[in-house]
Amino acid sequence: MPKVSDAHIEARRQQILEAARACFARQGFHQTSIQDICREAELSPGAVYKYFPSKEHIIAASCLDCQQAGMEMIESARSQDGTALQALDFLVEHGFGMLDQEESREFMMMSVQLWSEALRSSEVKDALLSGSYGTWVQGLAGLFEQAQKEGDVDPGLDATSFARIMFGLWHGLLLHKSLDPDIDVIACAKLMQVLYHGIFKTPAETP
Amino acid sequence: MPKVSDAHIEARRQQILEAARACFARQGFHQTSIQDICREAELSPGAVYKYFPSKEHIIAASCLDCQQAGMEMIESARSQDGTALQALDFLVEHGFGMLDQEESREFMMMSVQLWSEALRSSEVKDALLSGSYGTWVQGLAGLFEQAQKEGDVDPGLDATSFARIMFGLWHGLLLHKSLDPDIDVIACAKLMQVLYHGIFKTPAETP
DNA sequence: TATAAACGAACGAACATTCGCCTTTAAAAG
DNA sequence: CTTTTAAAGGCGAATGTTCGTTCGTTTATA
Repeated sequence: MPKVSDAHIEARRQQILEAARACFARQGFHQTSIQDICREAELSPGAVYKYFPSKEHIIAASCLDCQQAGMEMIESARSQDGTALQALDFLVEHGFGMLDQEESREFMMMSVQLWSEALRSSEVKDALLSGSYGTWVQGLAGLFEQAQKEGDVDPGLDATSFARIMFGLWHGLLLHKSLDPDIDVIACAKLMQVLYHGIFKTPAETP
Repeated sequence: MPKVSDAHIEARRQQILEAARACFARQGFHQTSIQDICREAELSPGAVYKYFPSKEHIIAASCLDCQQAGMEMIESARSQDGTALQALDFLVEHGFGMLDQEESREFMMMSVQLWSEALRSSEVKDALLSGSYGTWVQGLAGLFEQAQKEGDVDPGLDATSFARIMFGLWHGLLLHKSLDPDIDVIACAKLMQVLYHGIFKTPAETP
């Protein structure tokens, strides 16, 4: 059979998706033409349509990829040993630290584009809410509840609100950092830690 | 002269802008056609082009309007009497309370669309950063510095980071509330108040 | 009744997608 | 190992559609 290897096929798909992501991050989904993606990927329109049936499918695949990236981080925090506060600090340092890395810029800009697409398409929105957003809010709220059970935090406080504050703040700073790369998100993360350490009874060790 | 009154001309401009905002909030700028706006405004394309020279100008005017809305709120907090903490609480209650109002929905969705447009167009971005964003961050940081001068807050903390946390969180919750109207942003605001009240030495009176 | 507003069909550019042709691939034949 | 060959990859001009914009005509106003 003269069919090319599966690995090669997957590599081409990734090549197209990478080119698409670069264009989408810069120009948004609907300001990017198939020709733009072809130029970036150094392929012809005909070739692209061998791997994706339509532009909408390329957008959907890009959105999926973009979500996966965020999902993996919370898994790593779950498997951390130690108190809930330590796991939370780990998440904050890694999550906000990521916003400070140059190689995250494309992911961040894609995220902003994704938000406006989610307002338009209920499929993208539902995927977001039941996917990475749900995972994050549940994960963060779980950590907070764990701290409440351990007696470290006033059990009268709302764990879901805490989760949404942390996740929302992360999105807000992602937006601000995308618009203005000079912002010091690390300083913001440090101050946020001061704020939530205030409601934890067990003081965190100062590193 | 058969020219119509200036008030009527301004009313038509607003009519077109209102229709455009409704379309933009739902579908985004580049998924909205002039025909969509015409249908919503019950006007013909020819009439629309009497008031705006191009679609880009309609987008720019909509973006401008959207920014003005947020700018006015911080002015009202500046003119409040009382301590910095009271002014801050006032801002938080009004700012986050606004996210909970049904009539803010269009403004919120327009904001999300605006963000993705700002990534694309440096004019929109510069207008945002030097306009409402700068005003908000400076205003919030000013309140925090005032509290530091009044001896209510540790002067070692970074006022700009505090401002960015508050403003970023507001944007994050605006996003989450746009995507999922069931979210309880008021509970989030209350918990955030608990968090920042922790670093203020003068306790706030419980209402 | 003169003038500007409003209309909407028409125009050209841009776009997503298709299709017939050429090139490359790898399995089969020698 | 070399040659053959059929099937898939890759190409890019062509296609039909959508969209921003224009303009000659009609309608309403002062």
